[in-house]
Amino acid sequence: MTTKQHLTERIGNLLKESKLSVTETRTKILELFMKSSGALEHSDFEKLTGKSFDRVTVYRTLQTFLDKGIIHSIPTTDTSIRYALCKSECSEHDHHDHHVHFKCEECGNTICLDETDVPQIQLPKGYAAHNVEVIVSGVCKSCK
Amino acid sequence: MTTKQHLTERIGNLLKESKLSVTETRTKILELFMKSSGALEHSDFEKLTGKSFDRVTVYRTLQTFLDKGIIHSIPTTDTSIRYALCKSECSEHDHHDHHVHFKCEECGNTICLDETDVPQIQLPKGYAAHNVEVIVSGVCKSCK
DNA sequence: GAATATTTGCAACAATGTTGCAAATATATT
DNA sequence: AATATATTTGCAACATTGTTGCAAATATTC
Repeated sequence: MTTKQHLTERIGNLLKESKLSVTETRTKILELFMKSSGALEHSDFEKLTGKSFDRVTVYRTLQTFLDKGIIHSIPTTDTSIRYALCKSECSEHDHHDHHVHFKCEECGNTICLDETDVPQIQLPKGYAAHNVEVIVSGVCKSCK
Repeated sequence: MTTKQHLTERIGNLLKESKLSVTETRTKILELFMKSSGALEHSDFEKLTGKSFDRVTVYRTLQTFLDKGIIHSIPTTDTSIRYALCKSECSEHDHHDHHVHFKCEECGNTICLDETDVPQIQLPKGYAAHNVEVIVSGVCKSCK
């Protein structure tokens, strides 16, 4: 069994676990996520697949993956939204990212620092926290 | 001297300090920031001013204010970018937001928690941090 | 393999953001 | 305080990004 076949099988299982049909688009997009070192934004898919899919399909696929807890979105100060694969802790109904995101100012890559937990934040009286997002920007390992 | 006059004077000074011409658009937009309890996004300006300014002018004004360190942008997971006034610590060349941002899931408002410092983040070996953004979502004081 | 359910791609549209340029306004100069 | 200079604004035109309805294509179920 080749690596490629193995990957395809893993992706198929992931989709079935989420009760989603196994289609070419979804498989290809998940493949891109798995092969990518960092977070992807919408325009990346058109670049990476060479426009083999309709834009609308990509939008819908990403939304579906978000809904199912397969990927999570990462806040940015530019217009684009970035997405990254969730680890196993995430699920459809309990979907939080308990790790820190890092954006490199050199290469522009955004990555998940899965080992780095988000800290407790002491909020002022009267505020209740449900989720905490931390985005650190700076210079990454590779660019240093 | 009325409050309105006082505010206008403050705004004029702020603009002059940043070496910007004092124009109607800039004054009005700063006024909206000062009167607003939370962060504003681009579409708010068209709503709040009743389309008295061209969209292009608003884009350019916000960009100018960002460049000068008068406002800062707040990351979001939706497409929109939110902006809020900077406190005195910010300047054109040293522009960091050392406070936590809070987004209320009830009222949708995003506010700066000026008293709440962002924590130190212990990054993995090889990473250098320049800036840390923290966005907490939950329920705010007023909505509780 | 046929019936059913789901997904895709297209077309058409809506919203958001950008650029060049002439007219309008603000600041500097005398 | 009138003019010269510099800056800002608004318009037009365009580029990019995101959304919706619907028929055709594909995947799953029986």
